[in-house]
Amino acid sequence: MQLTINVNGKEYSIESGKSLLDLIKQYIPNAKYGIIAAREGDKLIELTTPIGENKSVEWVKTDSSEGIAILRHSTSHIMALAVKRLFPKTLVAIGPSTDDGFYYDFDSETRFNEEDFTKIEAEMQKIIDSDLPFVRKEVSKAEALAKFKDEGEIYKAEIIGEIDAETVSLYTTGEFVDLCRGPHIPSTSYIRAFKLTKIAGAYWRGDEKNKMLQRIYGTAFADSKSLKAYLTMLEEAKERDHRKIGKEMGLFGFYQEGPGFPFWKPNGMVLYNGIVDYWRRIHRQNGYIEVKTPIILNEDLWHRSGHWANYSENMYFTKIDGDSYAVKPMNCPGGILIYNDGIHSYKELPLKIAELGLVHRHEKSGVLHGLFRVRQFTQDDAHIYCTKEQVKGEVEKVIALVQKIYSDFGFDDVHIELSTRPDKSIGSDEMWELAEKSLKEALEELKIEYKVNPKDGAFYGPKIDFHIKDAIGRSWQCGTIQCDFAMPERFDMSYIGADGKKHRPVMLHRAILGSIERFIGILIEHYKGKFPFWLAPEQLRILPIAAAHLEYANSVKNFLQNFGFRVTIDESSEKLGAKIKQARLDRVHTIAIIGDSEMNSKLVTVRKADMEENRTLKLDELVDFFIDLNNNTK
RNA sequence: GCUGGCUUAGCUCAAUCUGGCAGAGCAGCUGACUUGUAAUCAGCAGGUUGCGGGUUCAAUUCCCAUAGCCAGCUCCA
Repeated sequence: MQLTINVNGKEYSIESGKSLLDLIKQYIPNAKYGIIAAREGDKLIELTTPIGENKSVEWVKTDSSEGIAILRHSTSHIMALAVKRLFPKTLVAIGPSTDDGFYYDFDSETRFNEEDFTKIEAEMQKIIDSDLPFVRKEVSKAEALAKFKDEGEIYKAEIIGEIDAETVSLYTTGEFVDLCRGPHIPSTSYIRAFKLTKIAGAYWRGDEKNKMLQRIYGTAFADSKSLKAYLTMLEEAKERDHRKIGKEMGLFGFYQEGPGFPFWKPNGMVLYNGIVDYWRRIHRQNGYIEVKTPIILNEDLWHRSGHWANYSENMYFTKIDGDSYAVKPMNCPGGILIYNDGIHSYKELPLKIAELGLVHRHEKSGVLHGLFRVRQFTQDDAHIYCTKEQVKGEVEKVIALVQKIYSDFGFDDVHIELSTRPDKSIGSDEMWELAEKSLKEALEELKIEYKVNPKDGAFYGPKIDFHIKDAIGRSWQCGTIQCDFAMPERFDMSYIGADGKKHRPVMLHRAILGSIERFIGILIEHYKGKFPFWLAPEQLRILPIAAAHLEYANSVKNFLQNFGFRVTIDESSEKLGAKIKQARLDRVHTIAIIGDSEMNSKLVTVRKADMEENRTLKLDELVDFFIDLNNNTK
């Protein structure tokens, strides 16, 4: 019998029982390796699946995110086969694809190290070259369980025990049989480019009470060019590491005396203050007022807020006059005390109160990571107190502000995620429903695409998260809006409505940069330390050619400093070439060269430190040039 | 917190495996050079080898403990 298969709107006729792979071979033979699976509605179909009816499908290609995930997942099976060939006593746990590759967890008496990678990669290449098929087989749960138990594969057996289905699918590649949902590539030769990247310990099921397994990471791409580009990106990321650049530029430091507590050096302080100045200005422009609340507050407050019950493992405590106090991990309870100090009218709402709040959170020692994960940081926090009816509109305004601010910092690619009620939470079901609905509606009203993260909300409310993409394509979570009906209830907050009666306000928590410290880390990596003019710690360095030019250089410096520009002079007795090199290493924004000709004609020759082009300007023109630079970036 | 690795001059790294006087480059200081677009030359100084124990005639090196850092797990702004 002939079947009609509609692929991407084009019709093909093939015999019943043949597969999509046969179809490709017959009609589009030069597509080999580019097409990796097909999608029918939400369902992914393997190319080798026999077809028994007319269908309408779309190709899944290796350059799509679904396609690359299949490719990587299959590569993880190939790695597991290679590892089992080389180290036969090894047990396998799980081996999924990840955002940038794949891994497989192994339980082995052999301690693997990176020197083993060459061996494993060679074995994998052998497997790929021998073009072994991936063969899917459905078996009963009991049969699969018996098989893996016989082989002592305790991890696989444990997973099967928890699967809620009559049958499970097994995939055979060579002599390796794995429990797996699929889909997979038709055969191993589809893998064109792969590499093992690192090895690390990982707990079975991510639980530190369980045995630690050995996780081998790798990655695979549709072709070697993409793999190479990825590896180059990793190198580039290393070059941009904010910990390295921070040290080189004298921005910040961490010392043994305070693990996780950043110290800001003078150049870093310029960045920090530049951001804060900008932040204050734009918040004023958007109708926010500002407060500051204490860092240490009485234990009682934290019981009322729910932090004691839900967050105490991350909090620092202290005693004052025999009473127990906690160091704030969040700013909201303090802000609420200010709100509750007095009566509020509905006419004041929405009330937008911002706070650059210094918070302390006791993060586990192993998670600290430069400025990205610290124990003390400043949230660019704000709390918006409003009526239920105002929530949606206020959320929309925050979203607009978030986008404006990111774009001012040079981030134009933003994506949004919505996180819903976690298992550990406070507040009633109705509150949660209403809160989640308000956030959803705001996003839908603005026609913004978003992804849902189930159970990932804060303990007091659901949240919208904002992620920005940096110069080398990495994504960072920064901003957040959290919709909170619970705190107002707990703290018995109220406003007087038009009806003269007390009503409960809704509280929106929001941060845009997230943490100033972390945001600076992201900026460093985004700009690779070459900050735009308004943020650059050293905006201009004057390089006098000889000692005779120092006096004129100083007068130029003073002139520019009066306008508020950050100017230094290289007074060393080096040659010009050496001074230029040093200025570039220090990532100075612009350099000015002053020699006889400039001194005699009262001019300055400037150039951006990383460019070749020179401009010779009058001092007034230089000031205008700098003012332009400032305006262009903000 | 867990697993593994690392910690040597201000910085980047040798010497550690196989125990035997701890060594470079850059930065610093001094002097000379007065310089026109990515490193001028010479000299000087710089160290209880993260901290604490142990083994040894002898420990930067081996062992134990501890702190910090790095990678990953988990968590997260």
